[in-house]
Formats: sequence, C-alpha cells, structure tokens
Amino acid sequence: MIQKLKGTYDVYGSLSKKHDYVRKLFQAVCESYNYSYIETPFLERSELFHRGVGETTDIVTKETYDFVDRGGRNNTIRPEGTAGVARAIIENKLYNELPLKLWYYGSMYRYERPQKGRYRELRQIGIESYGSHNPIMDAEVISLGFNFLKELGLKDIYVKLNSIGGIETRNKYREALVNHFKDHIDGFCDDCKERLNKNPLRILDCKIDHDNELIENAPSILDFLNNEEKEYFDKIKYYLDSLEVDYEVDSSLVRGLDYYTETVFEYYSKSNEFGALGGGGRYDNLLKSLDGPDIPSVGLAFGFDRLVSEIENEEVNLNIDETIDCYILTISENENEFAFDLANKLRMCGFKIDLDLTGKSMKAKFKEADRYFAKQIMIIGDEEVKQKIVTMRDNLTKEETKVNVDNLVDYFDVNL
RNA sequence: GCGGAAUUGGUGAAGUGGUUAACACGGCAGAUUGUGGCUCUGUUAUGCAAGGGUUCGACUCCCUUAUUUCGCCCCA
Repeated sequence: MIQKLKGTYDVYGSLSKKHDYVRKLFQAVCESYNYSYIETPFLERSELFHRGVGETTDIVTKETYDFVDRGGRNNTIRPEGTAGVARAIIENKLYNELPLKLWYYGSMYRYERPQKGRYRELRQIGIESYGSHNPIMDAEVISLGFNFLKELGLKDIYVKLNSIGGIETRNKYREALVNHFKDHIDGFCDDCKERLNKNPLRILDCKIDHDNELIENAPSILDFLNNEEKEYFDKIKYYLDSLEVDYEVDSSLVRGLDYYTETVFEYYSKSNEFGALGGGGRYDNLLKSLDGPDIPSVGLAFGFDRLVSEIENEEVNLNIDETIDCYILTISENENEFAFDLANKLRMCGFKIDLDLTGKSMKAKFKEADRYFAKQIMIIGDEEVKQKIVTMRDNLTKEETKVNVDNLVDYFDVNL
C-alpha cells in the first residue's frame, strides 16, 4: 500500500465540511473589510523566498522544498504566502491603485519534523494590506483577525503584541543584547550559545533558560524604540483598546521571518496546545527589497490546520448545514425515470435533492434519507406517477401530504 | 536533523508463538413485496502498516522501511 507523505493528510467527510466552513467565514470577514481574493502559484523561483523571507531564516535555510526543474531553474515550493503575493503585486503593478487589500488561502510546504498542529503541507489563510503606514491600519488588521477568531467561536482568544522597531532600532537592540549576555553565556544552554550570534532575540524565549536572571533583566526592545516608533506603537494600542481587542504587550515576541519591521503580533487561545494560531506584522521594506516600489504594508496569516484543530479541541459547535431539502424515494424501479426528472427540475430551482435509483429496499432508502438529514421525503409509486401527485412526508413531524407535482415549489417554500 | 512511544476491518477496539482474529458501532440483506428509524436473524478483516528473517508454526519475537504521535530545534 502506498501511504501518504509524512506531514500531509487527506481532507474529506466531516473534516472537509469544517475546512469549508472556516474558509467561508474568513472570506466573509475579509469581504466585510473589502479585501479581495488573490491566488498565486505554489511554485516560485527560489530567489524570491531567499530575498523575501530572509537568507538566514530557518524556513529558508533548512525547511524549503527546493528543486531544479527540467529547464535547470531553481524552484521552491512556497513555504509561506506573503512573498508570492508581494511578487505578484510588483509584477502586475497592482500598486498603481492603493490601498491594496488582499486575502489568500492555500497550502504551504516546509520540510519539518511533523507534530500535532504542525505539518509539512500546511494551509495558511491570511491577508495583506498595502499602501498605508498608519497605526490605524495595523489596528484594523489585528482586529480583523481577532474578530474572525471570535466569530469562529473560539474562547479565550488574545493577541500578543510587540514592536521590534525599524532596522536601525533593531540593530542597536541586538548589540545591546549581545553585550548583556556575552560575558555570561557559559551559563546558558547550547542552543542559546548558538543564538547569541545568530538571533540573540531568541534567547529571551528559551524554554530551558527562561528563569535565568539575565533574561529577566535583559533590556527590552521597547526601550530602544525611537520617538516616532514609540508614538506609532502607542497609537496602535489606543486603537486596539477602542476596538476592544484583547491584547497584551510582550516585549520578547519576535517572529521567524526577516521581513518584519515595527509591529509584530500573534494570536493565542488560552487553551492552546501548539503555540500560536496565527501571527503577522508590518513589513514596510518587503516590496522595496524585491525591487518594487517603496510601499508599506501589514498583514497576518493563520495556521488553517491549527484553527480547525482548535475548533475540534474546544468542541466548538459550528453552524454547518448538513441537511438536504428532500430525498426522493421510489417504490419500484418503474418510477425512477419520473423521479429522476423531478429531481433535476427541483435542483434547477435551487433545492438540495438526492435520490437513490438502485433497487434498494424501502427500508434502506428511508435509512439513507436519514443519513443525509433530509427535511422532506418524497414518496413516488405507480399511483403517484399516474396522477402526477406525489406523497410528501415531513421527516420531522412524519405528516404526509399529497402534493401535485406542479405545486412542489410552493410546497417547499412553505415547508422548508 | 536527534531521542521516546505506537501502527489490528469503514469506525472504536480485544487478543495470544499454535491452527475459525473477540466484542461494539456502522454497512448490506431479510423477518416486514407502499412507509423506515424499536426488536430479532444472517452477513461484513484469505488478514493484523509494508517487506524480510527466526521458528514445525508469527498478528504475537528480531531487522529494515513507511506513517502517526510526544519531546528538542523551529514555526502557523
């Protein structure tokens, strides 16, 4: 038997209904903020991610699916969504009409060791908002995500928020951190020793050394923000307060991708089992770094698979309609043609209809109708065909009514 | 990339080196040839992730591979 590839899974049955529900809800939320949908290719030139996401990030150095195609080109299957959208914006000159508000959904691929809530094929759903360097836009993006999670029915959602400043601020801060730790790094774990040079900000949320004093009195990035950055960050908080977004400032929050500037945030559920449900931030330099115009932007992405897992963990009752309007049941195969014709007419009118034209017993067909949660059962025998009057059985009350086939639409309008 | 634990029908699962792989749900058929959802009866894995080995004999022991899961790293 050929088994699935590590870190992938099939979506079908009730899971596919949940996926569909979550995707549609996100779409509805995005549309209420006037975001439009964008789809970019799974495959891009490797260079896009190296330059966009960052040459030294873990995602690019050890997690991408890279391959040389038959034409000798270096390709990468996308590990995230933002870089591809940025490329599309530049290539199609979408920046000619700003602001630009886009949402996307799709599979991303990272060569990682899978765990719960972490897959090699991961679905992400997110938004990109281009064209404004204004704290109200940061707040809008953050609250869009927050509202979406609340509408999903997840409990105890909160946002971790931080500002990592611009490049200058971050370099200063990085230097200060290195100075703070470098003389005492021997007391830290091996990973932290590694991080000191690579990414000192990561030391701050080390799981092993988290109660080390030096971490507690480490300088905070927020003290390194210049006045402009500080004011910007304060305004975001002000707007978030007025939007009633539940957030907490966490000065140790950093993100794994290089393109972030200033605002960064992550979404958590207090019952979370696998870290953040999603995250995002501002990336004002991304477009420029990809040879595009200098246009600021802010965005977010949710781990779609994690959202669905969280819904299952919290046993959120989704409002998924699993019913069909009517199941047509024929008593013998002589009535099949009549039933089939009627089914198609009703489907054209927009009703959800199913019927089984195999020679199953009536009992089996009744069971099938229940399996589909049919609201109505239409029973057709030879008498019904002759008189063009069918028997409608309300599957809740069990009441039966004779209905002329010409009046079926009216009957459904009244009884569904 | 490193370490631990798992893998038995559509599903939840029991099981032991020995010959018919429990039990339950679901499915199908019938009791009930124009009315089901209760009840009863029958049936439903030539096979225990895949391949190889040990053995008179393996689902049960060993090896390899695959997948799942937990932790580290990292991230969504």
